[in-house]
Amino acid sequence: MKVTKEKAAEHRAAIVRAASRMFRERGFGGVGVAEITHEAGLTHGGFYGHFASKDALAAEACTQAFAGGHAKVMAGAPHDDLAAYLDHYLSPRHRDRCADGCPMAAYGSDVARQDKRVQARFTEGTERFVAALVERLPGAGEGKTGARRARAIAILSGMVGGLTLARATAKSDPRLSAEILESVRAQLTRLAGEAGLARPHAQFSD
Amino acid sequence: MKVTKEKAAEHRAAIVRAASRMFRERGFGGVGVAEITHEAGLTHGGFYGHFASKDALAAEACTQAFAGGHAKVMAGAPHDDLAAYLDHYLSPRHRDRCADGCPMAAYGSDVARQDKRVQARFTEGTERFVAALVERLPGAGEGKTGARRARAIAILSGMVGGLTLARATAKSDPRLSAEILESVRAQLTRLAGEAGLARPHAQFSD
DNA sequence: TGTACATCAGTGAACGCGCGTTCACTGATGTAC
DNA sequence: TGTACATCAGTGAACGCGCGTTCACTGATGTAC
Repeated sequence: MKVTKEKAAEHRAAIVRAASRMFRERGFGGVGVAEITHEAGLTHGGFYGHFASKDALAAEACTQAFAGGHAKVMAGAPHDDLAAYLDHYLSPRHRDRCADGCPMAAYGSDVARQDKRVQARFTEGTERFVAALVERLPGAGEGKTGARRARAIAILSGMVGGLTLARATAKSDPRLSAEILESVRAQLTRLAGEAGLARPHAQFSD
Repeated sequence: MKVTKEKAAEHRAAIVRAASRMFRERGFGGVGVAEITHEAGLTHGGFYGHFASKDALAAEACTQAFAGGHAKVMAGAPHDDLAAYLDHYLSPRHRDRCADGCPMAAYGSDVARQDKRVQARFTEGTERFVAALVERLPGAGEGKTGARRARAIAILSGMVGGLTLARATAKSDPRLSAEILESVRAQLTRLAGEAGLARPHAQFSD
């Protein structure tokens, strides 16, 4: 049965949204087209009217995961503070709720084995995330953008690696998992604040 | 055709070795039992005489990956220096040769979705790696083991996250990928040396 | 040490299932008159 | 505005393929005598 253009667009968006969550929760190979469309309230037959392939959907789902989840948190009102953002990122809650969490931690190690379009969208999201982090780092507006960017990248890597390892070890050794979250959170908070310490009053200099 | 006990044991070991490499290169879902046994010079039919399931092999392959690759590098003669080890870990060479590289970066984000035995072996390997890193950190032998361990965990997370992101972005944006390697390498080297800086002459205190 | 036989590692065909993709069909939409 | 019809979003069955696992069989091993 045919359906309104608007309805069809909503259906498409619902598929992307479901895929974005399910791929993060179970990996690209862990969910099928049928289950995704079912989750979106449709049947699998119409899928190829919306997307050329499962890979094409994966690429869009990847963009959606970056956009929906993270840019939002980065720009969110209560997370003005980078330290507060790190607290959220490296929390047991984020670790245990993979589906609407960071795509870099959710399937970072699998991206290199995916379709080129997925890699492209992932790379785009990563670059934007780095740029957003740079803006949040103390000392923004000063010179030495390169040094700040290097630190942003290191912080991002610590976040992604820490959350990934915390998830991988959570079931077998919950205490180690918690220790990873807490250790990385503490060290990165220190590293994030360092610019301010190294250049005190930087925020008043512009 | 039956085969010597020794030959059979070699075959088993060859399967584990092949699996260890191939799972790192293509992920747990990316290689089949038939291809693994073929790589080991056998056919797939005899596989279940050696292993209860593909998951059981994956668990052994995981241990093998930690043991073969990393404990070796950590204890290797030319890598006495932690900084030199970081140079190797975060190098284009390690990024591009996934098959005999770090299992944490190879399939870290996928482990939480694997069989419990895989998670257990992975967790074990991670814990050992952290312990090895702690020993390499300046200031070993002093008090404050907790603080050194926290920094070791943060360094490990940065290594794993950095290598993972460098791999994920390598095809789409080689320059970003190289920048990630270099930035993380520089920051972690600094973080690794900091103990000595924060507690100068610490190495002479015991 | 030599011989006969039970064991069992490895082979390759086959099974069953899941999954990506295709297709004939349905019936509501939206357009031409 | 109303009506007839072409369009096309969505359905559900079916196809084809790959993969984990099983199984009857082979023939070398290694043991009992």
